Amino acid sequence: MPTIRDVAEKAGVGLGTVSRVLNDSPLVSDTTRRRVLQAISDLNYTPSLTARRLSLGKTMTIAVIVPFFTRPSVTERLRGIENTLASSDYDLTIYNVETVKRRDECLQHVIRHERADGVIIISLSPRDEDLPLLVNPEIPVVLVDANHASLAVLNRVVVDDVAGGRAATQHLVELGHQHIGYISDYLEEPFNFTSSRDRYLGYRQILEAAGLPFRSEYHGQGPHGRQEAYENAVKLLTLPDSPTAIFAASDTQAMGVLQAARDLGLQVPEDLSVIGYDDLEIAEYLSLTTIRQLLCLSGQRGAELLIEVIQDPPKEPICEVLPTELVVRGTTAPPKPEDENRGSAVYPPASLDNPSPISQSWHTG
Amino acid sequence: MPTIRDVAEKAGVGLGTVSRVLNDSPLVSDTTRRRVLQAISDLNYTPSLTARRLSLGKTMTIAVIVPFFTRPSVTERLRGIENTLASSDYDLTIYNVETVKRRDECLQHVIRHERADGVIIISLSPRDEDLPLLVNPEIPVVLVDANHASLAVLNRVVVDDVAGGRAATQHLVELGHQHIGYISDYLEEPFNFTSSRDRYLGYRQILEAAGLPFRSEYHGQGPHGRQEAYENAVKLLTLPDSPTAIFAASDTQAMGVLQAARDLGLQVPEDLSVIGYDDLEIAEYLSLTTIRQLLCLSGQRGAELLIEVIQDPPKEPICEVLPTELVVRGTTAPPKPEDENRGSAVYPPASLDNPSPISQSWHTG
DNA sequence: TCGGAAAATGGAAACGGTTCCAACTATTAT
DNA sequence: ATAATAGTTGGAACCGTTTCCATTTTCCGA
Repeated sequence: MPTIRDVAEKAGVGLGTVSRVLNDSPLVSDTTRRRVLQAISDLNYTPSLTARRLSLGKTMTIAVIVPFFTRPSVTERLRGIENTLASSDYDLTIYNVETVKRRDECLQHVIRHERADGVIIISLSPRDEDLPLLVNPEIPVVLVDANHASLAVLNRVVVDDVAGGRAATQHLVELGHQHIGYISDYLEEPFNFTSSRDRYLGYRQILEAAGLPFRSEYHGQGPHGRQEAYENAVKLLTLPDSPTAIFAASDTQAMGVLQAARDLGLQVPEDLSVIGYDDLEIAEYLSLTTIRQLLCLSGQRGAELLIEVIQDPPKEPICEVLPTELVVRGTTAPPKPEDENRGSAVYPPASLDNPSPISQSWHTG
Repeated sequence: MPTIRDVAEKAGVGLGTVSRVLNDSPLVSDTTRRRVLQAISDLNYTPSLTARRLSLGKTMTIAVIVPFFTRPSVTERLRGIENTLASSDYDLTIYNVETVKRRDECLQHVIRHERADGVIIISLSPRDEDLPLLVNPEIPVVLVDANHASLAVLNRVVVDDVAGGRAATQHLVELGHQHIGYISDYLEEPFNFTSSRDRYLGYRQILEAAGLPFRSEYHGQGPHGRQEAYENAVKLLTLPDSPTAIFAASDTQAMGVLQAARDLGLQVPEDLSVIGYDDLEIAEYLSLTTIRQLLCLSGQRGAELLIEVIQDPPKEPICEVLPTELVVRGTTAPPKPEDENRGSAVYPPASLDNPSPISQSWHTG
């Protein structure tokens, strides 16, 4: 591999001159510049990024620490980040986190070992013991989708999930539902995800405001996932006094709820209203009513914010709040009149052992 | 930031000794090692990755060039790669490609500018003009999911999509379908994706073998995506002599087909059989019959292969072929009886004298 | 006690850029 | 003609490691 020295020699100029040509410095005469460019092309020379990094003291890299990066909501955020970085000079390196151990390793390694000029952390809300690493970090940090009271000290892009939870529940209440279930991740889990918790708060607030009792058996928690949500939905829907509407903390979980309704022979939205959260691409396909959050934009803004922070660190931490929006589609409707004095209703003997194949049980027109 | 020199001074030893301690060299006495470790911890020293990279001449980074990395099939492959690299010392940097221009930029930049110790290229089959970059690359390259005759010279992990296309079509033929549509990406598009093309070949081979005519109006091509597949499916299904079964080149496209069937009032699988490709997580939810390919494993094997190739370059390029598997679920069934004599035998028997070029190379068994 | 092998150690050189300062060359004003 | 100035240029020093070689220390057996 030719080095800058070879180029200098071949062009008959000094090291500094070649460097200046490489960096588009105006302090080179045209004739010299041409000679150098000719030598570069003759030697098929490309500068060493690593040497450049050492000399400049910058890595020209942004690191992203992200849990479960195959989840559609997460890839959307990543896409926003990638798009932004692609038009900058930064490379993007990704640390996928699927265990607590790896989360801790990544925080330590990435933030400390000058692997990047900045870090974006997605959805992993720091615990108190993580704060020392993050408050005066060796490199700038931006959190995306991490919400926590003590985080006022950190740069971040967040969504008001409490408001989103309110909007979802409010929509169901306005349709006339009085028995509203909530299906979510475990509210307490080791990754300290806040979305299920915050949406739960919104849910509780609206129940309270509407004078509806909170019933703990209407709250199904479990690991994130369609299948787990399916199982929780079956539990809720086979209660003697089952909900007429279910708010799922994500579209993925809403799919599990829809599947449960299907297998139990319930028509959506006639027998059961379902609302999700995220507005994934699939939501439109399913005609799922949902709360839209601007996933891609959250990544984009996070990356833009990080680049700003790298260029000149703000005195005060910056917090940007993105809006949510209710998207009404075909899976929510007023409850059936007869459902209002339920308690005696007997469910049709739908067999769970023998689930129907795909049936288009909810039509959207 | 303290450097190795500060540590050496503080510990009262030489530079080399500190370096040896850092690299677990056995050539350090226990007492010295303890002194050095103490100094390291006193100074809160962490070695500079960048300097290490320059000195070693390695970047400890693997680059992945990948088109449309939010597509579920792609994220699964990425997950396989990430998992493998996480347990190695390599960092993972990602270059997402959504335009032809960016594809070309990435190939040039990443392969030439010593940004990584190795590159994995997903699904982007090189064109002839790309070959010079790839055949004796400056850094090792592994292709994943890139198929092309002239690629015998490159390391790669592939799926036999022609066989997958055959398996899908064969399944429909065995169920008794005689009117089988195919919905795919454009067979010719600028990214040079081969999957739709190869599956198409398999489709044609089985039609030929079964003595069924190929009807170009049964082939719907368009940009990748559910919506586009929906529109193509509507076209096929509103033909006067519409197919009784549709093979979609991906599960995403199969979803568009299912949606079209729903909107047209067709029951699946009674009125229309649908088979997809990939076996995404969503396929199970939809009870979609499909061809499973080992997406995550393809990434994993790609990464493992790349690491091997970096460690000692093979004399001959290595090609690993992953299997596909038919997964029968609820969207395929025999055609309705009355469908069997539609069009009242207007088709001429397949001409054996005039076989299509496609069939020549294929033999069962 | 001593010689020699083995173990431990120090530090110069190298990795390949950037930057800064000194020096050199035109150009212009007096 | 000369001094001042602006425009170019060369290259030493530096970024923070690793590696290798020369040197010193330790250990062992004779």
